[in-house]
Amino acid sequence: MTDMDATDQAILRILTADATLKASEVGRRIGLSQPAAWRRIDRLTQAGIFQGRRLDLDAEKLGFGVTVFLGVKLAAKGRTSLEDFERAVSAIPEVQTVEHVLGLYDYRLRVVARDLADFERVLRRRIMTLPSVGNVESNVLLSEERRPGPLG
Amino acid sequence: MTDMDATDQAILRILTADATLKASEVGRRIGLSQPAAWRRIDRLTQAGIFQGRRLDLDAEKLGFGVTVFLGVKLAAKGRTSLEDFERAVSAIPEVQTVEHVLGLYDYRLRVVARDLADFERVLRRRIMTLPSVGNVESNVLLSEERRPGPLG
DNA sequence: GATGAAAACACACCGTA
DNA sequence: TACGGTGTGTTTTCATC
Repeated sequence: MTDMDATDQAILRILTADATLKASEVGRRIGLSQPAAWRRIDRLTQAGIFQGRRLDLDAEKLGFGVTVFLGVKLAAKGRTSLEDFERAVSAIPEVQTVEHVLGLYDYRLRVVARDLADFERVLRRRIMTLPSVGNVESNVLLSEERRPGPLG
Repeated sequence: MTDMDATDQAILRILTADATLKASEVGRRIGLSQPAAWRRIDRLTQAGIFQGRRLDLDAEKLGFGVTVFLGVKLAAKGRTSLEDFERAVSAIPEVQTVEHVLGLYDYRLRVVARDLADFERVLRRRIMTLPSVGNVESNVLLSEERRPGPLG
């Protein structure tokens, strides 16, 4: 199941960078024929390695120039608090990601806004009014780099 | 450029959830013929709305059961400090994302590890030894939900 | 909506290590 | 036995009319 050789890892590296590539192109890049590459991709697919292929949007092109990470500490933490918080935060369109975490904060949110003035509106009227919300910390995104991560 | 109607937004919602869907299937879901859907997708593509299609891997299936978010505050912050830090952090395979941010922290890192013991190794031998690293805060990921975000 | 062209898939079969 | 190459039928998808 997790017996991946260097070729499989190369395939994952290629597909995590660009999932639109076809088996023939993947094969060409690693020196494999189309059927051989297809067989390997199929095997990885069967193994459930792939979680999904998502389309990444260019937030700036859509008019959202500001991305902010929020660390949220809840004031009260019962089971209902978590559920209420999650339900309420899911209704805020500006929230792109909701991460339930362990540590100094209880939740990390990725929020986009048109500009800083718009972000202030979201923060004051949407975030600070969430149920059970306690301390909130903001980090404005300057730049971001994604890497394939370890593959085996 | 940003003149998107509700139909375009529906298309973006569908494709951000599953980028493998073809024009015909997208059209079927929103009550549009295949060519009509294709033309709209093509127009959105030309507008540069799409940043890329990436394959998401199942980290657990690869043997990485632990995901941790690190907030890093640098001890010294000259131009060279930032560059040295970024170069060094890029050499750590366990780091999936490097975000340069403004606020209480200077960088946010998404790090995966096989388990908590493995994470401790990464933290002590890789992260804490980075150049200019000051305070480091860890948040262990429990669960994560991604949402389409605002589309217009 | 129909349709032709292009391409990508997916299998069979064989060779090799 | 496992893996790759070649060849090929079939399906899907694109893209125009």
